[in-house]
Amino acid sequence: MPLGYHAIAGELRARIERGQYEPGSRLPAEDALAREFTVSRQTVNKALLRLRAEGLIRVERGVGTTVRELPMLESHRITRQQAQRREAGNARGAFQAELAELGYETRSEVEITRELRAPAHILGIFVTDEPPEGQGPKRDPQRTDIGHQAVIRARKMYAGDVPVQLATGWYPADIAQGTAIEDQDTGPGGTYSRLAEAGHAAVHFSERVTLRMPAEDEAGFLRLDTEQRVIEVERVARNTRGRAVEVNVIVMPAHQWRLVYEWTTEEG
Amino acid sequence: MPLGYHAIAGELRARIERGQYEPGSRLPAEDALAREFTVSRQTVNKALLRLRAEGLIRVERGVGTTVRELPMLESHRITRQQAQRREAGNARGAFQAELAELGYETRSEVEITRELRAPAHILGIFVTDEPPEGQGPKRDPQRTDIGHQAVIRARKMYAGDVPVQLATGWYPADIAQGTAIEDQDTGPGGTYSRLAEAGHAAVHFSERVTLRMPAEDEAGFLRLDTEQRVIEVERVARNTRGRAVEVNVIVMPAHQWRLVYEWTTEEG
DNA sequence: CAGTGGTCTAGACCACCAC
DNA sequence: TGGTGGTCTAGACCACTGC
Repeated sequence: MPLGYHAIAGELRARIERGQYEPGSRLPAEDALAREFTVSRQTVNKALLRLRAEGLIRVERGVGTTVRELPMLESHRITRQQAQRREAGNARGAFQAELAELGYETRSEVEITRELRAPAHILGIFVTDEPPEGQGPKRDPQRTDIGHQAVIRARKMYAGDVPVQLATGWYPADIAQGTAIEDQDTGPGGTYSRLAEAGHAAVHFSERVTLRMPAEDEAGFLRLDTEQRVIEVERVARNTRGRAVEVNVIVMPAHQWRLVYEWTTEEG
Repeated sequence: MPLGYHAIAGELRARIERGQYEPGSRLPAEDALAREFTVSRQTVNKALLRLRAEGLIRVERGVGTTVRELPMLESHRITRQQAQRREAGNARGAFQAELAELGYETRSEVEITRELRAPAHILGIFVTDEPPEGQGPKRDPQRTDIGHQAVIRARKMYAGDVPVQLATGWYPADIAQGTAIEDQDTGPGGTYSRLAEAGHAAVHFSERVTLRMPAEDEAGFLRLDTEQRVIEVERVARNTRGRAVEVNVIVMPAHQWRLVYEWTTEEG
């Protein structure tokens, strides 16, 4: 009685975890596996679909199937002010340290543009500019037409040669204009320090975490399989008057990352 | 030229979103769809696999394929003390309100046990009892063998008749014993208030968010497809001395939930 | 029992890659 | 050009549901 595709997926998963197929190495071709398990190629293919969705392997047409190299990464979502400043608006510090320990070098490319266009969804946050939840700070009385122009910081992050994350930050032009937010290097303390200097210190944050299918360009950059999902973190930072001063959309392969939130309550 | 399964999935997705196939209603049988699109049943099946993974449909063997009823839900992960107290250790307040608005009644069943057994992983948190991160509070000098016995609160949550979430909380027996934490109803303010009364107020929290395949029992209770994933939130609450006083593991269908974190920095 | 989905096969054609 | 995966088909058998 031959194995079903669930069982075959299980067996292959075990081999990978056992190190029988080493990270970065090639799996036997589907033909070969079909012969080994005495099933049709279609059945092997279906088993491999599972492993692809789990992010254990990566397939390239015409090349073959490769065992994933990078281990699971953690994204530390900082919820403390000091840390926030230090991290310069992206989880770089902790992230770099983590990967350095594993022998990977991190690198990121930033592209800055000034644009009118933005997804309606993003524009909506700036334009309505209502703080989420009843408990949040009040609406900014001097609300301006932030949606009309924004400084955009699009960041691509790599671990070694492997793309691991995309982050796109929108900043109202009337605030960010002329500050280092428009520069590649935002300077000490990063964008949040620059916002503070401009009189728009970010004090209220929200992050909305969603799982979804990647857009085409995202799938391309992150080298995602048709089976793989991304985690999207949409962060909105607001000043004391409740005005949105930053919207940051972070996209990463779902199988690659784990999010970690930490906080301490007032009397802590 | 017949459509491929990606295209067919897209077409069916469109029909569902357009309301052509209404929530709760039955999709045509695979045979029928195969005839409609002039493809083999296998191809239709593959298209449906995608929709299943996305959580748009639910299939039951021998019955048919049903369009999902519940809309996407939001889980508000509270990061404020007062809120924490009010919510009684689970995101019930906001969650119930949200569903009530949609006309769903929420319900939860709690089962309390006192056990020695726990996943090694959970035990590890109690036993080593080290605060995460360097910045966290110090290790508890009077560290006790919490792993040896724990009060366990296993909660199953429903929206109407649909199971939506599983949450399992572990509490060190030497703290929780004899308190209302061992009761179905934990009283005003919930478990966190009881912990505070016992001299173990939780002040430091961490939540680790992971995406994974469901265990068999989880898949059963949550009525999950073989294609569907769960989000696991592992929350650890610590007292001022850094001792873990609660570990709570929340499991929910990944396609059904969106997590929302919010916080305000010190000077906010 | 009839209808539904779960799964499998054997063979086939295609696109893509590396040589 | 040969090897790799992507995808499709036609037919088949099975397990499960509801009548």
